[in-house]
Amino acid sequence: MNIGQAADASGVSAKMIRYYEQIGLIRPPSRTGSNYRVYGGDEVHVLRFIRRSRTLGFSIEETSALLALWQDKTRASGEVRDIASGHISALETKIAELESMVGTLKHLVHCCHGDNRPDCPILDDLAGTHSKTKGH
Amino acid sequence: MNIGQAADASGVSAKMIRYYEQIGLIRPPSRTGSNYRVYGGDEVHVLRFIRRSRTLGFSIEETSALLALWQDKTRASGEVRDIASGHISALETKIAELESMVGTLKHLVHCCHGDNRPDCPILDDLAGTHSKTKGH
DNA sequence: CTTGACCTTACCATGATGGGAAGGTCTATC
DNA sequence: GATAGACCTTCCCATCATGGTAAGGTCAAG
Repeated sequence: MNIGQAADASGVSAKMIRYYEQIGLIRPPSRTGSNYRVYGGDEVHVLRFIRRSRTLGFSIEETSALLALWQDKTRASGEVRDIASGHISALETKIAELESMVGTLKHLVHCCHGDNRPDCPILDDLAGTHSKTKGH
Repeated sequence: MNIGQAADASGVSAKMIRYYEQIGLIRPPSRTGSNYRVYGGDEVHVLRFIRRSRTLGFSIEETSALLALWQDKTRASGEVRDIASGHISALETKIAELESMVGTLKHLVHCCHGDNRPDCPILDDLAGTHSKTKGH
């Protein structure tokens, strides 16, 4: 299987497969006489694992740890759960930040009449000129 | 006012002030005879505007547009509101994605006993091996 | 044999920020 | 004055994960 076929089979672009190899996330595959990378079912399985992990927002580093645990037959699932739990916390922190931004912005948009008058509470807020934005 | 003082006064690092100048977000300030950048109250005001905008998650590009509107006395607030509304949508999309990740992860963590047994539903999910076929 | 699809490596770009080196300048203290 | 240390300057590099492109090699079908 060539890299393009492995890419199609795994959903990971050829570009990223080479990158993952370069940074040591996956092992270099064998090569044909003409230096083409050759992949088999196992490699595709690993690539799919990586793709799923990335889709769930795990970083490459976290993915690397999960991959090692996956390939370690004697692993304890507690480690895996710790990584996942930590990641959940990080995601929730990020969500809270974004929600805070959205809350502020919605308030500002609500206060903005959005017509042709130059007055604009959104800009006033950004500028820090505390011209009281009258609330809902 | 030197760049360090402008940084302290605005909350934007000196490094970023130079960067903003380099990419054309802010105008090059005047210089002393010894080539030091010189800032005044107006510049600090602009920098604070930028900082607030970035804090609210606007990109540099969006910030640039908002800044232009802020400095345009004849602007219509509708444009500003459109930018803000678009940004809210983008943030909400991002939040939904993150929440979806969190939901999946919480479910997996909940299913994971987290003890020393090698069996782990989190890894099974990542691998796509849906239970019965154990041992990859 | 040619064409086109594929592969290889290598370099550059992103977005926003930080780090650091090498060298010049200012200010306070001795 | 001299000197120390805090500041400034430009320039380069690193991040993180991904995409693009270019120059060149390989393969399969017509």
